[in-house]
This record gives sequence, structure tokens and C-alpha cells, in this order.
Amino acid sequence: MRLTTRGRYAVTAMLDLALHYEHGPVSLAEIAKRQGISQSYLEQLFARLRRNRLVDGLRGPGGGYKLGRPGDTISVADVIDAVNESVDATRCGGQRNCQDEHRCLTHDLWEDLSTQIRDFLSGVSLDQLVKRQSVQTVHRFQEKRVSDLQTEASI
Amino acid sequence: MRLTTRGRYAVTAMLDLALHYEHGPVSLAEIAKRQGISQSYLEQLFARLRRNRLVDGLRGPGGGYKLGRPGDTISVADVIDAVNESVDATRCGGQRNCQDEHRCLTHDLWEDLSTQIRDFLSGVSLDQLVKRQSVQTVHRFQEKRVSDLQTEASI
DNA sequence: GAATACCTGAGTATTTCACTCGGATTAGCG
DNA sequence: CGCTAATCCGAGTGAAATACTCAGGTATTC
Repeated sequence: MRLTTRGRYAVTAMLDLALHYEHGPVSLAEIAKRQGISQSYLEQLFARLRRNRLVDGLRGPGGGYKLGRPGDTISVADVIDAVNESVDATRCGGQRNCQDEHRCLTHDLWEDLSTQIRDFLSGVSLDQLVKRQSVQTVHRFQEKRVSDLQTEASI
Repeated sequence: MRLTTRGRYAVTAMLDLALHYEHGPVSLAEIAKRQGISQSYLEQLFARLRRNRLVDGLRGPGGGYKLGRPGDTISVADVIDAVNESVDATRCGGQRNCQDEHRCLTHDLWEDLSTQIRDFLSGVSLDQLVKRQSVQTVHRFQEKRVSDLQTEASI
């Protein structure tokens, strides 16, 4: 099992989309600036998100991305799956052939762990995250910071 | 966060020790054969397990390893920690400086996930694993296989 | 003192990650 | 139409980690 920046970035970016849903499509440049993620890297992640119908891309000026379906129907697990990070903890990918065609001693343990993690991440939707106190706090801080940078640049 | 072969091998090997506790020290050669793990690689893992006092090494002929303390006081989390695989899911390692010295949007989510995983793995002891039906089944199968190989070789 | 095991450190092929770069395509606007 | 803003797409790359191997040293038992 692995959970790395890829999955974390993807969830963060999707949450950014959810937070700015009313303002129309959000460009990757905005997300990159707000969340401190490389824009080219975001492009790769969004290619995967798009293939999984989690986002819709709109080209041209004023374009950007928006959620492919309502935020309460997208779970964190969906996002992580989309960017190809399996949350499977077994070595064999659930195939039970971990030790030359047989189950290894600890196969069931890792299977249980996988279920545990999957249930947890499936139980959290983007909308639930948006409503969280901690997310709102960071969200407002980021908005302020971006506008600060803009006024600073205009001086 | 990562959970790879290293952590899985370590838990499997520790469980093997627990299963053969009555028969005195278990050599790495036995574990390697039974569990299908490279012996040299096991040596590296056991160096870490030894440093963390999870096992005692006994040199010389008839030597091997035994559990450093009773199996009901060793959790799966202990073993994974010992081989240096952090189960922390945050990017910052809990430091809250994930986005240039500030918390990132999803920091708390990953912290919750880390707690979830840690609680699960801390709640499972080696003794509990030994008692599991699935472990006993695989255990007996492995014993049979090893003795089959021995009689086969003696022909 | 020979065999058996633990112990140690160095090296290495492969994979993955986290990114960059260059360019193509599409759409809105004057 | 042409400019520009944006999504798209594919290839490449440096650094790190993983999962090993190999060569030897050291303790212990018979």
C-alpha cells in the first residue's frame, strides 16, 4: 500500500474545486498557486481524474475544471483510486498468491487492514470535508494570502 | 505512508517466531525456507528488530532468534515501527508545515487516517494472530510442505 | 578447531516519484 | 481573423527508495 503526494495532491486539488464551486470553472494555475503544487504535475493528475469522470475540463480562456458530479457523491477513496494509488495493503493485490501460488501467513491481516482503510476513506465525501472547521480555517487563510500577494504585486 | 514488503516480511517473520516459540530459537534459514524470503534480506530486517529489542539473537550452532518479550505484548504496529516504516499518512510527518510552514488543506484528514491505521495495527498482537483460524491453516500447510521437501530430498 | 549461526557494511538493479519541457488543440474575444 | 488563455498529451529526468546480493567478521557449541 502506498499513500504519497500524488494521492494527497489529488484530494487537495479536488477539495479546492469543491470550495470554489460557485465561481465557475477553476484553472489549474489558480489551484497551483493556492495549494503550492506544480502546475505541470497537476495536469498529469487531472488527466487521470478526467478519465475517471471525476472532473470536467473546459478549454479556452475563462476555462478550467469543475467537479464531474456533486461533491457529496465523491469520496476521498474515489479520488485516490482515480490517480492510481491502490489502497490495497496485500502484496498480491488480493490474489492470495503471495507465497508461490499460496496465501502467505499474514495475508488476511493485510486484507483486513485494506478494508479498514478503504471504509474510512469511502466514508468521507468532499462535501463533508468542505464543512469541516479545520478546512474552512485553512481555506480562508489561503484566500487572504492570495489577495495579499495580488495587492503586493500591484504596488 | 507506505506499507511495503519490508513491513510485511517483518510481521510474517515475527509471526513465524511466535508459532515456533516452544521449539527453542529459530534460525533465519528456517524462516527463509518456510516463508519464502531471502535470508540475507531477513538478516537486515532482524538487525532492526534486534535494535528495538523485539527479538534476541543467539549465536552458534543451534542458535537463532526468539521473541524479545511475550507475544501478547508485541503488536503489529511495534514490528512495523521497528523496521522503520512510518505509518504516518501526512506529508509533513505531523509537523503541520505541509504547505510552506502552514497546514495544507487536507492535513487533518491524513492525520485522522494515520490514527485509524495506527489504532488498528496496535490492536493486533502476535498472540492474537497465532490464534487465528486462517493463520493456523497456513501454518499447518507450511509445516507439511517443509517436511515433504525433506523426505523428497532424502530419497 | 571446525561448523554453525548471527552480525555487519557495502554495493546494485529496478522501480517509483515528483516533477519538467515542449508542443498540440480548443475556445473566447476584440 | 488572430491573439491569448486555457486544457490536453507524451516523453524525459534526477533523486530516492526498495529489495535485494555479496563478502566477510564474530561468537558459540560440539
